[in-house]
This record gives sequence, C-alpha cells and structure tokens, in this order.
Amino acid sequence: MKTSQVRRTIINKVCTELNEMECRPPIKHVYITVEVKPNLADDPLVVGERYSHDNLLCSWSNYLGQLTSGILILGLKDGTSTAKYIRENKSTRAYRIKGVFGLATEDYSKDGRAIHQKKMFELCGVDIQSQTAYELATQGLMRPATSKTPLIYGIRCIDFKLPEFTIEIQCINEYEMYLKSLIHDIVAYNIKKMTTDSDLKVLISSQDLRAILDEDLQLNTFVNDNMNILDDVEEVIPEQYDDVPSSEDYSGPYNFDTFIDPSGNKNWMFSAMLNKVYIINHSNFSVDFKWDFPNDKIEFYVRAMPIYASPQDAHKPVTCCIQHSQSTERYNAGLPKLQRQHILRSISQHARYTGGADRHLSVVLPLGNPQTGMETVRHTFNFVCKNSCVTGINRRAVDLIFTLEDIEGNIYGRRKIGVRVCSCPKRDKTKEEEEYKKYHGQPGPKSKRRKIVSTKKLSFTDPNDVGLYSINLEVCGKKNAKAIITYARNLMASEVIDRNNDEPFRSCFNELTNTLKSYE
Amino acid sequence: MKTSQVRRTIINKVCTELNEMECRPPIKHVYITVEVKPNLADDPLVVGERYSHDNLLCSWSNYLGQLTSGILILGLKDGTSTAKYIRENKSTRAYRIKGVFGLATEDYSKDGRAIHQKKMFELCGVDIQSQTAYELATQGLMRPATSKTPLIYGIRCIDFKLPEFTIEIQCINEYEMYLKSLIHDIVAYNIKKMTTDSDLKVLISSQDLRAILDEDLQLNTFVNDNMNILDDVEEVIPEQYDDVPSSEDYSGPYNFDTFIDPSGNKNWMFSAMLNKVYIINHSNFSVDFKWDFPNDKIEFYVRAMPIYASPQDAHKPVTCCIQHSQSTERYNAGLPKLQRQHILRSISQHARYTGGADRHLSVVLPLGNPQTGMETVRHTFNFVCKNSCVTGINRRAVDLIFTLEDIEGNIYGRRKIGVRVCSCPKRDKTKEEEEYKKYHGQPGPKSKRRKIVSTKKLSFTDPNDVGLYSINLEVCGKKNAKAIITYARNLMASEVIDRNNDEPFRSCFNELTNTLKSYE
DNA sequence: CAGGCATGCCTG
DNA sequence: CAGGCATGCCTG
Ligand SMILES: [Zn+2]
Ligand SMILES: [Zn+2]
Repeated sequence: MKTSQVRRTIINKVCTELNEMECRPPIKHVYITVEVKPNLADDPLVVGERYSHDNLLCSWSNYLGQLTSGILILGLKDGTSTAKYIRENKSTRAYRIKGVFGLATEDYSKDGRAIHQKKMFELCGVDIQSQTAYELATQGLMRPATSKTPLIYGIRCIDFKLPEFTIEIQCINEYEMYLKSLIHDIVAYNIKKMTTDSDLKVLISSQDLRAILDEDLQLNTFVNDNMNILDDVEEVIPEQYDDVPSSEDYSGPYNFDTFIDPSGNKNWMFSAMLNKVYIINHSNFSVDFKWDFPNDKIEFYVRAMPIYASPQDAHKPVTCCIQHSQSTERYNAGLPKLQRQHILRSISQHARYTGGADRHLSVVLPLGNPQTGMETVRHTFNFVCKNSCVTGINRRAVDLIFTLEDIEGNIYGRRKIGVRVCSCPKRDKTKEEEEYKKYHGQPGPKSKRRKIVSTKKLSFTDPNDVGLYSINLEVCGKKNAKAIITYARNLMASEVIDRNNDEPFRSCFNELTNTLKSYE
Repeated sequence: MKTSQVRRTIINKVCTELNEMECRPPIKHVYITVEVKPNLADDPLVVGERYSHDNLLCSWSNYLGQLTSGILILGLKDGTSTAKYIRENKSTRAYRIKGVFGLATEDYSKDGRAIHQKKMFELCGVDIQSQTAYELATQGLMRPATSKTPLIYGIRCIDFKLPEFTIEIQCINEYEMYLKSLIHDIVAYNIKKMTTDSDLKVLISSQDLRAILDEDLQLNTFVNDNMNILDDVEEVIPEQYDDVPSSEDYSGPYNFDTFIDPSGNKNWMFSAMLNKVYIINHSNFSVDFKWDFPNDKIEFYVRAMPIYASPQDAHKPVTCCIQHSQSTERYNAGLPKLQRQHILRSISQHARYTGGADRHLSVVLPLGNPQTGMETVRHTFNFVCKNSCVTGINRRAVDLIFTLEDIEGNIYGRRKIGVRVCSCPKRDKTKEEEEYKKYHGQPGPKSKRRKIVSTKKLSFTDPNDVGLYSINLEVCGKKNAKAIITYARNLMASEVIDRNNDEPFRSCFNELTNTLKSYE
C-alpha cells in the first residue's frame, strides 16, 4: 500500500469517527466589552511560583515498602482520581519474598543488624507467641493506622534451596513489615519444628504455611477461606532435597512394596536375581504398588527417582542426555525444559516432574486406589534416555527409588530396583547375571559349595585351584575348534566327577556342552 | 526507595523544571459584558463538518513504495513538523530486496506481466546501456521530481540460492523504482556475464555489485566512496551450490594437487592404499597444497568440503552432531551457530565458513604463497565431530573435497581424500585395509594366497576348512585352562607345519603362544 | 598403545 | 531375535 493511501485512510477514519460522535453545539455569539489591566493578585511576585508543590496533586494506588520493588502506580493532578480508584478497587498484590535460614536481623531486613544465631535459636526454641524477646523484635512493626488487617488469598513456597527460600503471597491490606515478619515467622516455625520434632528435615509445605498463619496471632492475619494451597493451578509438589537420596528398602508403617511382572515382554526383562529391569529405550513398563490401607484416609503419592547406583555418583542428579532432551524429539513435544531433563516419564497425566538445577529429578504421581478385588495399583513408566548415552548417564549403573509419600513428601516406604535402559535387554541381563554368579554363586551352589569342603576329594584335585578362567582364543579350522571345545568339556567332566558335581565345574561343563552342540 | 520519596522527587522535579521555563505573563484582569446568541457562521450546516480533511495535517518522514514493507513514520497535526524534521535529517534506510533469476516482468515487480524469457536474454545479451528495449522497460521509472540522486552507502548480497537472491542496500534518496531497477540490472549483468564468459556459474560478488553501479548510467547513482564492499565485516564468501558436489579429481590448468604426510602421527594416520585419513577427533592434521603459479597474478583460495562418500547421501550436507555443535563445547566458544555446524575447522584466522541451511558446508581460506624454496603451502585443519556420532554423520563414510578457487569461487582444480574421524585410527585403518585387500588383493599377499593353492597339501588337511573361529569358553581350574590353550596351540602347530606356514594358522599359533605365556 | 570389553545396530 | 560386527573407551 502506498504511503499516500495510508495517509488518506487515517485522515478519513479520524474525521469520520469524530464527526459521528456527538459534536459540540454551535458556539454562542458573544459580544464582549473588554477592559484589560494587570491583575496583581495573579503576579508570581504576589502569589508565589506558578507551580507549587501543593498544587501538584500526587497520590499512589499501591504502596511499595522501602525494600520492595515492583510497579508503583502514581497519579498526578487529574490522575489522582484514577489512582484512588485503582487503590480502592483493592486488587490483590503478589509478592515474592526471599528468606534465609540462619540470617536473622533486628529489623528483619537483609541489611539489618544481625541477631546472634544463638540468640535466634533461643528466640525460636520456645513458644513464639509468649516471647517477650519476640515482641521486642516485632515492636518496630509500624503498622499503618489507616490500613486494614492483611488478608491472604494465596501463599506458597516457590523456591527452596537451603539456606534460601522464596515465598509467594497474594494478598491485600499488606504492609512491608508484615511481610518481613511473616518470613521471620516461617523460619522460626521451622527451627522450632526442627528442635521439637526429631526429624531434622526442613521443608516449607503448604500445611506449614497455613499453620504459621493460623497460629501467628502477633501478625493478625485474615486467611481467606479459599486460600490457595494445593489446588492452585501451580500446585506445590513436594521435592526431596537430600544430596544423596536414601535408597534403603523400607516397608514402613503401611508395608509398602513394589512388584514387577517377572516375565517381562519383548521390550523389557526383569532379573529377579539382580532385582533389575532391562529395558529398551522408549518402552513402557509397569510397576505394581502394594500398601496397607491406613485407618485415617491419607492420600498417598508415589515418587520414582532415578539415582546413580555407585556411591561416588549418587549425589549427582541423573539427567537426560543432550540428544534425548531435545525439544524436537517426538516424546518431548510441548514439554517444558525441566521435564525434558527427566529420563523417567510416567504415562499418567497426573504425574508431576520435580527437581532440577542440581537437585535430583523425580516424578511424583497420586497412587490412587486398587480396583475392587485387587491388592495393588499399577502405574506405567518409560525411559527416554539410555544408560549408554555419552552426554547423559554415560554407561553408569542406575537405580530407581520408589517412595510412598503423603502430599507433603513425608516418606512412608521405599523400594529400590536396578534399571538398565539399553538396546539388548536380554543379552545384557544374561551377561550381568553371569557376572554376578561368578562372584556370588546362588543359593543352590552355595550350600553345595559348603559340601565340597566336607567331601573327601580325590588326591589329584587341588581344592585351591577353583578360579574361573575365561578363555578367548582363535583357531583356524572347524575341526580344530570342535576338538578344543571337546577337550575342554572332557576336562570339566573329570572335575565334575572327581569333585562330586561341584560348582562352578558343573556349570562350566553344561555351558561347554551347549557350545559343542552349536558346532553341529 | 519509599513511595513517598518517589512522589516528592517527582513533584519537585516537575515543579522546578516548569518554573525554570519562561512562564506566561500575569493574566490580564478582564471586565466583560456578555450577550449570547447562536453564531450561525459556526453551525455545521453552514461551515460543513467540524473536522475536514484539509484541517487534519498529515505528512510522512520516509516514503515506502507500493511494494515495500517496513516502518512508515507519519506525523498528524502538530506531529507533521516532527515528521518533517525526521525526513530532512536524511537518516540512511536499509532495504533487503529479493530478486529471482529468470523472472523478468514489465514493471520489475514480482506480480508484473512476465517478459518472455527468450526476450529477456535478448535484452541482456547486449550492452544494456544502449538498449532501446531496456530504456522502454525502464521508462516507467517515475522518478520523483523533488528527490535527489540516490546515494548508496553499502550494498551486498546477503543470500544467494538460485534462482533467488537477496541484496541488502543502505542508501538515501532512493525510490522504489530505482531499487527494482537495480535488481533487474544485477540479473542482467550476470546473465550477460554468463553468455560472454564460458563459465556458467552465477555469483553476485561485491565486485559485481560495484561494477553494476559504476556502469549503470541509466540508474544515475552516486556511490559513496566509503561504500562497504569486501572489507565489510561480513564479507561476501563465494559458495558452491551444487546439490551433489563434484568429487572427481581434476588437476586443472595449474596442476593442483594435495599431499598428506604418509607417516602421520599418534593422532592420525594416512592410508596410501585407500587415500584416506584416519584421525582422532579434535586432532590437527596438515595438508600440503601444490599448484603452478600462473602468469597473471590470481589470488587463489582453497575450499575444503566434507561430503558423504555414498551416492545416496552425497546430496546431504555433512553437519556436526548435536553434541559437538553445542556452544558450550570449548572449541565452539564464541562461534556463530553456522560455524558450529561445520565438522571441519581450519586453524587459520582467515578461514571463512560457508554453506548452511540445506547447502553443503565448507571452509574457504586464502591459499597464500609457498615460502621461498618450497613448492607447497601447508594448511592445518581439525575435525570436531566423529564419523560415528549418531545425531550427525552416524557412521557414514565421508570424503573431503579440496578445490582450488579464485575469489569468485571459480574452480581450477580438485582433489578428494577419504576421511574417518574415530577413536582408534590405527585399528580402523588396518581393518579397512584388510577388508580392501580381501576384495582387491594387492601384490604381496595376493601372490602368497595364490601360492597356497599351488602348494601340495598333506592329505589330512582340508583346504576348505580354513575359517576363523573365536572360541569363548569358561573352565574352572588354572591347570585346565592351561591345558586347553596348550591343546589349541598344539593343534595350530600341526596345521602350520602341514600347511607351510599358511595364514591365518600361523597367526593363530602366535597368538596362542602369547596367551600361554600369560598363564606362566 | 594393544587388547579387549561394552554396547548400539545391522543382517539373515 | 540371535549372531556378530562396529566402534567408543577402559585397563595394564
Ligand atoms: Zn540419551
Ligand atoms: Zn559429533
């Protein structure tokens, strides 16, 4: 379109629409007799400067405390009425407030004079309501006389990385000192909990926040009945924050247990010997969860967290490799970056993905209830990254920890299984089982082995020469190859007889029999 | 900062600054006698609609042609003076104009009536300045009488993918028909070049653009003396656009050749048999380039372009895998995304990286001159991605094409070598050479193998039973293990004697000897 | 650096 | 799906 057209269009539009509006009546014809002389009453020398501070009206819609940053709406002159309107409209404000455990100051601000940590514990180790010290600390509360009681519509902990945490609050009638005191109380509450409860874990759950608000008479808060706790669209997913997650099996008060169909299918196998799943990448596998129903109806969740099996890697979160966390991968379509970092995915829509940064990643889902007549509920997962992925797990062994939890992340049971996401589950399972047997034997053989010692051996068997030797050799000619295997089998046969079927001679013999068959 | 402070600051500032400005004189004291009746002269019925087109002033700062998109600055009413100010400030405008080879239209626009291609060639095959037809075509030039001669500050070709190309121009005093004509002339110039030069390659170099502007009297352009040409930070690098790059060796007029030190080093090896480099990722390797010096001093460049060796992949560009193109990799630090896609890097600072999108990627660098007494110049490269990278080359074979080129990308010579970026160059080289010998034989081994056939064998050797068998077995007891290896060695020993030291019996025997030693 | 394992992937 | 190759990487 040409510029001139644009111009014409704009002029047309403006004029047409202005003319369509109700227009002012014709001006009156005014006949005026005018006589002009200076009005001394309006001279700056008389009335002062034209623009005085008092004349320039200015008011704010929202008040930001000295330590608060955000949008500050000010109205100037005629704008003051708009500002007043906005102010009286009482729209809720949202704050994100950062707290630091172990950093208490006299005025609760980051830069305030520090209270000695010991004193802080003293302050907090007893009932905070009855504490004179506490009252002294909060006496600078400076509550504006004109304001109403704060009313909280929503509160949650949106970040928690000791010693720091961040609380998000939606509220009205708040004032800065109120918010600061609230943070102080959250810390105090947790420290008190730490010293009374034996559990040393610090967590800021929604329940905690609610309890703090309810108990905290000092702060004089109204809590909206519909206050957002977990039903918020961005619900609070409890995380587990241990550097090295515990992986010990623990049945707990509800006899928590997990089961995996030992028969597997073509995409995955389960080794009962190693308690380990071998699975092709991107394949679904199901886990059955069993637990006793408590009398008090607790809503249970199950968390599945992959961790590195070896102690030297256990503290590192297991994250998806570069390739398998690409947003262009089919199974990552539309997922947020955090979730793409998870190697384990649940097929449930209710699954929530937690962890990230340098924290362990895990998926949490509501456990639900067994169907009538069932003792277990089944949940289906899949992995999207292989143990062998160089930019991810990089060939390290991985365990999967299932924990039975309540909505706050309290743990009531734990089960561990090994997991290997690979291309040849069967081969790798067999190999690892063989490897395991080499070093551990298995129940049967073990009792038998004891028998060895007690059994009289023929003089030409050496009781100490029982190490396993893997021989890899290459010969030319099938005839020769068969001859060697036959020879080896013969040797093992003598040993089996001489040593009363003793292991591992017996299994070596059996294997060689199979190998020989394969040459027919 | 407190809200009240902000408010005070604002009021202070506004009042202070208003008061510092020249203020209106005291109002006059006015004595008025008023008599009111309708003023018919102001009635819409008399004077017409309140807001007339003529009253709404509107002017533009920059003029966008009918086919041009971009920001159009319009001033309304009082804004017209601002618009005029901006217009007269003559800031340079930047345009990106797309042209299409083979699509000529009467008015040079994309949607104009097409000129038959044959006619277009007629038009362009002769001197464009003297062409009546050309003058006719440009007679609709519509040059605004008020404007000055266009002045170009910068011009370059920023995209070139036949048949389309995009020219970027910084200029003042331009008008749309001028820009369209310029594009037409660029096409005409190239077609003329194609028909006069024997070389059919079309390229828009900076030299070309300058030549077009200089020659093009019709367009009446001023070229700023400091006009950006090749010294621009983003210089024009000629690209090669063949879907499947040619890979035939071609010495060309200057006897172009490449040499690679056949002795290699610990990080790379060269197979003369396969004309292939085997190299560990991220290792430098050098190529010596040789060519005859022409009488006319041509500035030569060498281009190195990796391509897939197999015909079914040769049309695809060889790009770096996801992992090795991460900006977080040390060797990618600070590189633009395009360059990170290149698997081949030159250590020269003068190297330029071309290609991208679905075009083949290559690195071009000035060849330079041999040092005194030398016949060749050496350039050093390295690869940053392995043949085995799954998200990149994915185990496909890759060739490296070196071409001798001038600054416009005209090719004067070509050499191909195979390349394999891997973790075990020696092993892989040996293997591929063995494989090659198996199918092609080579003087030494082949004659020996022939000898086998001619040699009289003992009756109890089977000439067909010569396959290699890898035997993996497990026995218990060191004594037994040694016995088996000894047995195998004995078998091979007989064969070696019976078959006149024939391979692979001999090497099996040697291996077994070593294995047996390891049991001592 | 050779030997050999680990593990993806191709082939029949 | 088993067998076996391909190829990175670890170990001595
Ligand atoms: Zn992966
Ligand atoms: Zn790579």
